[in-house]
Amino acid sequence: MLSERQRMILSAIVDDYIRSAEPVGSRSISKRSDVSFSPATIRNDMADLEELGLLEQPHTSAGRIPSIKGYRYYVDHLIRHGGVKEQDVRRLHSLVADKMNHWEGAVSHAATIVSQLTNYTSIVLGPDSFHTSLKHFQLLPLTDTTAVAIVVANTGHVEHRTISLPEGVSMDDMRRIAGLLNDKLTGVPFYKVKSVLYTEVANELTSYVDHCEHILSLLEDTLKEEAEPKVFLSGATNILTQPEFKDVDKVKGILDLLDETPLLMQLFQSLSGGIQVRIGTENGVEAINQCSLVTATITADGHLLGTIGILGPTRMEYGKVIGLLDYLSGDLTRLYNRLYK
Amino acid sequence: MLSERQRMILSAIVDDYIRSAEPVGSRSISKRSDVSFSPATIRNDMADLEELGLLEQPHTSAGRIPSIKGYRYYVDHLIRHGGVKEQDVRRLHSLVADKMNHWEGAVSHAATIVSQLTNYTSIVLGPDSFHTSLKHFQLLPLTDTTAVAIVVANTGHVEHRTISLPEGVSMDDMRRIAGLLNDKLTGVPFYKVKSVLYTEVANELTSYVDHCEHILSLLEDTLKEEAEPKVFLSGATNILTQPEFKDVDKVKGILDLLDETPLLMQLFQSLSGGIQVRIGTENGVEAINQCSLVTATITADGHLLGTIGILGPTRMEYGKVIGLLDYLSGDLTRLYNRLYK
DNA sequence: ATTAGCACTCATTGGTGTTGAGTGCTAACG
DNA sequence: CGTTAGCACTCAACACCAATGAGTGCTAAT
Repeated sequence: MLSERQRMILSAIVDDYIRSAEPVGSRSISKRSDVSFSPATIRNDMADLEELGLLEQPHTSAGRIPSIKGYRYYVDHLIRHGGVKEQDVRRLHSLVADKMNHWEGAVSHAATIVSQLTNYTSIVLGPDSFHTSLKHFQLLPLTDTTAVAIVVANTGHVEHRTISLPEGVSMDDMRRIAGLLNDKLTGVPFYKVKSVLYTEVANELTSYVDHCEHILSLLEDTLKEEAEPKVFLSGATNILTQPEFKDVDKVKGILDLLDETPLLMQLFQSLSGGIQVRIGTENGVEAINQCSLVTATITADGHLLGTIGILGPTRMEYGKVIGLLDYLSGDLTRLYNRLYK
Repeated sequence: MLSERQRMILSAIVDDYIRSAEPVGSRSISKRSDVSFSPATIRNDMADLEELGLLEQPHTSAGRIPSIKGYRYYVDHLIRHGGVKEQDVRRLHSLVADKMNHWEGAVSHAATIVSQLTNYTSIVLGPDSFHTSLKHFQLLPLTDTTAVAIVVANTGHVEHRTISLPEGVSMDDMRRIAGLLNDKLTGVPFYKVKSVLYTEVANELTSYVDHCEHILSLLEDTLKEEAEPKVFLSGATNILTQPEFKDVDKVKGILDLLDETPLLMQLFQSLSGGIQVRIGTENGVEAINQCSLVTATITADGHLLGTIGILGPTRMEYGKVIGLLDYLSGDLTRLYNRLYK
């Protein structure tokens, strides 16, 4: 229902504002080489676009800036899917292929690169407990009274914990415990582990080891840790270079959010697959009302391996970011699918 | 060589400035209940202290603030070792005792608490490669072509990596590789592992496995990772609440430093044991010329288990911070020594 | 339907005077 | 002689004001 010219004007305003961070006036648009209308004409359309809620005016005698709704229209209908730069592609690909054997290394390194390429903050979430199951369990004696419990997930992720043993647990006991756990728990998704532990495992365990409640609670602890997805952050301070965040108080809320893993996880929940863009208040989180979050998921063999997100100001280079994430998530998905087959 | 009164005045200025973040004038000191001199007298001493380089004046008509040298004198000679609050002690102790079986959990959690109690940033460094040796090595098959390599250090720290295997490596081969590595590498400090790997291990390995260069380089990679100490951060944004860091540009450098693990490690190098205080430029790092760093080391059984640091403005509550770190490092040291014996 | 012209708005900038906290110096005091 | 009252001086911070100019909305002409 927008005229061709209105769409063009909206697009121009968003592009200009993304570049300059300053309200865009009718004159500056009229001067663009691909525009052949006078400032007055443009002003009329701008007034219409404002009435439709796509633009806003900081004050009467300033230019226009896009509203949340304006960005949304831009992302949904106007965006030019800017191709990713050749050199960036090469850098990302070689990196990812290089570190394939170390999921966390690959992913955290990729996050670093992406945040450098975009100058925004990148956030990566590891696999969650609904899609991860236990692959192997092991107890390794460390000293006379301590041992390391090691848990391997089907994603190749490993979690460990040093536990101090109660008196009178022999090497043999440990081997038996580990054997029992492997029997009962292999293939069990992590979110079910706790219940299985206390029903099927508990009974058998009591029959040949003393102090088994203590051991059970230690095991539960160790396994619980694994169930929580890991979060990697990179470029958290990039937000400080954005002119609209010159004010320390605005930035504080954002950086605090980034420090709080649980809040971040909540933010990433309810994401469907593919590339998602959430603009400003669409995030539903007070602290980042002035930020946009673009996310992509990585799946292999039906498992959700992780989620990559990029957080920047609403005035974000959507085309570039979406292009990059699209490429990166595709690349990772391809590589890991090949690995798992 | 400072008179009693001068010491008292210096102490009062530092205390006041730490509380208020504003230059301290002669009048406000004179009004303190424990002071019975006129502003004029105090001004004379202040001029002397400035000549000695212990105080500075932001501009002619402002009060005085402590110089680096002034803080140094304060920390070395004037500080009242403020006892740690009862409730803080209890909180820290229960936490540490609770999480003992998980070094990283305990330490990162302790860092969080300390940063909350002090409102500064806490930085924790894990054990370094000079004091850590290999305890156990294991290869765990994951799929047909992948396996998880697990490295356990004598500190109980575990590192892992998913590796993709070359064609034609059987389960049996893997068991033999793991056995060989355990034979040759157990007890070897990490900084020596690489050389042992290429001298003693390489020869034997070639005799019964093909493609061994590939496997060797994967192993080296995995072991290298373990050799690098882990860094935990908490409360990085606390610096933003300090009035002297209202300016985004000043803060950027500091937060960037905190994002760079290698730089942080460098900062922590050349620390002797016990509690150390480094004030402003004493750190020798441009970005934190306006910050102070208080550090404490944790050793168990001769090994350096880790270092805890607190980073705040030079205008830091030295008494409180030193007290807390003293208590915490002592507590951790005691607990882990008991664990290792 | 488009555009030129014009009056109007208002954030930003720079200059100016005032205020007040704090100093250094001198002279008086016990 | 150490201490203190008194006083002139300095200078950041603040408020006030006028000038500037980018940008608008509206109207009338094209």
